[in-house]
Amino acid sequence: MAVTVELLKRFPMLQSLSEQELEQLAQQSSIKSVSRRAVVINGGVASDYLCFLFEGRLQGVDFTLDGREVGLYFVEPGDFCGELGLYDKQGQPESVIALSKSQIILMPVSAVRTAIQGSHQMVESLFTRMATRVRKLSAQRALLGLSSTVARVCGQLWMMLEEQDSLNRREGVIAYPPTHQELGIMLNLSRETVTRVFQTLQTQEVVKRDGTTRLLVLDEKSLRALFEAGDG
Amino acid sequence: MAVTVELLKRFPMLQSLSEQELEQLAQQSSIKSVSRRAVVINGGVASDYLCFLFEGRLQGVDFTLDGREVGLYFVEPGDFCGELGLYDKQGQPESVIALSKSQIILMPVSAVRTAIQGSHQMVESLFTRMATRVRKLSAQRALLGLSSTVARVCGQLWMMLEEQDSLNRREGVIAYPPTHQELGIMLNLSRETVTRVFQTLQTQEVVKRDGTTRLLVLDEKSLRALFEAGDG
DNA sequence: GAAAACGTGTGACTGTGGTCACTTCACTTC
DNA sequence: GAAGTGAAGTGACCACAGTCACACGTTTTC
Repeated sequence: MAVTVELLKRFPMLQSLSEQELEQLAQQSSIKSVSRRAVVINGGVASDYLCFLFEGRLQGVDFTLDGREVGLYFVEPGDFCGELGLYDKQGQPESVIALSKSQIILMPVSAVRTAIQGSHQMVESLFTRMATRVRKLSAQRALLGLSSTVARVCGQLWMMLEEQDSLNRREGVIAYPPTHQELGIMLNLSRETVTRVFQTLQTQEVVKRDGTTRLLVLDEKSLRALFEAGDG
Repeated sequence: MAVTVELLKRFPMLQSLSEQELEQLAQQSSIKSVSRRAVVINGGVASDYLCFLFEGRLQGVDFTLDGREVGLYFVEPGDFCGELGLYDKQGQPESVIALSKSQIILMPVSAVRTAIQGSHQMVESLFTRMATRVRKLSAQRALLGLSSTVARVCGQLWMMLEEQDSLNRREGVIAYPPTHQELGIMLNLSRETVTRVFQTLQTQEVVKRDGTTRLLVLDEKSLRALFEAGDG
């Protein structure tokens, strides 16, 4: 199936490109439909394509040595992924899989590189994006350095809260929170320990579950305090 | 003191710039002499300058909640730092301090941004640099996810070995290894635990100390095996 | 509407790594 | 060479988080 210029215009990252440049990109790109749980980008392997999503939902995941997977971030329609190996042929450490049936655009890195040459806007966007990623990874590393288990969990919850869209952020809602198991893997804790921490937080009325899909942060201040108490 | 074009030519990152562009950069930059332990870049604070080093040695450090510092990377002459906040005004999470009396060039981000517009080479270099950083942070995160303490230590040693210059790499030498204390902070272990792991590794003749400044990896294979055994 | 699958809650037990309180060693600096 | 300093080594103790085992509740699937 052919990629149209109109379709590419939907992506904020490509907004600064001229009609002509978009046409170039469109011609070299292709659309692909992937089913649920399909691997879109293979972790650790160099890929020749950037992957733009216009329908469905993707997730960046890493695998532990014993084969379990850790959710790292989501890719929503209008966003893209796979930019890490844009200039060095090394790919990215984590894999990206489809959470539901999705429509993606595969855009050759060579074409993207050409486009970047014409648009300094794109350089800025990409650079800022990478910088954000470095900061996030850095924060995550700092989190794992905390010795207290409650601090680690609270820190993670805090980070997730900050990443919510503005409405959820204001109301203290974490949408689609990870399971205790997943949190455990991210924070280097056992599933049971996470459950126990949550029990504490719930009896202290710091957080509250709202069905499977939402986690309410009732007391943002305490959450932050517990996180910043850190050691001990 | 004035910055000359000749001086800027020493830096690989600026190699692709024309005489004229270098002249522009030189005019807007300034030289600064910093003494040992001086803070060159303040962590978490936006900085208006990139910092190019041409004499001395710098180190990126992070601080734990209880005030101890963690060494993250070194900056050697010809290299630079502080590029994370080039486009977003957010600075970088870690601080950079001088390990010895050093001479640095402060280059305003605005000037660097202008230079980048003229040189696509620089875009590539910077992007690759950031990508490497993301990969390194990712690997570090994966390491902290290991439950076995020996695996964590071996993983860290392995990463440090891979970062050595080619001569040391070949001979299995880790130059200027961090202290047990520092390793402990990086790996979320106590100083004593690191010592005990090292005792094990030394009796198994996997590693060997060579004075204070060198650590010899005698059995690279075992080191890697212990690392990859991971859990358990 | 079973049956299956998955996530959560909880108790009992255990082992590992943190803490503390030393000593020993290596390297500076008088 | 004595004194001082910072890192490394070591044993005893014990709390905390991991493991195991099982119950419970919800959601999916046929």
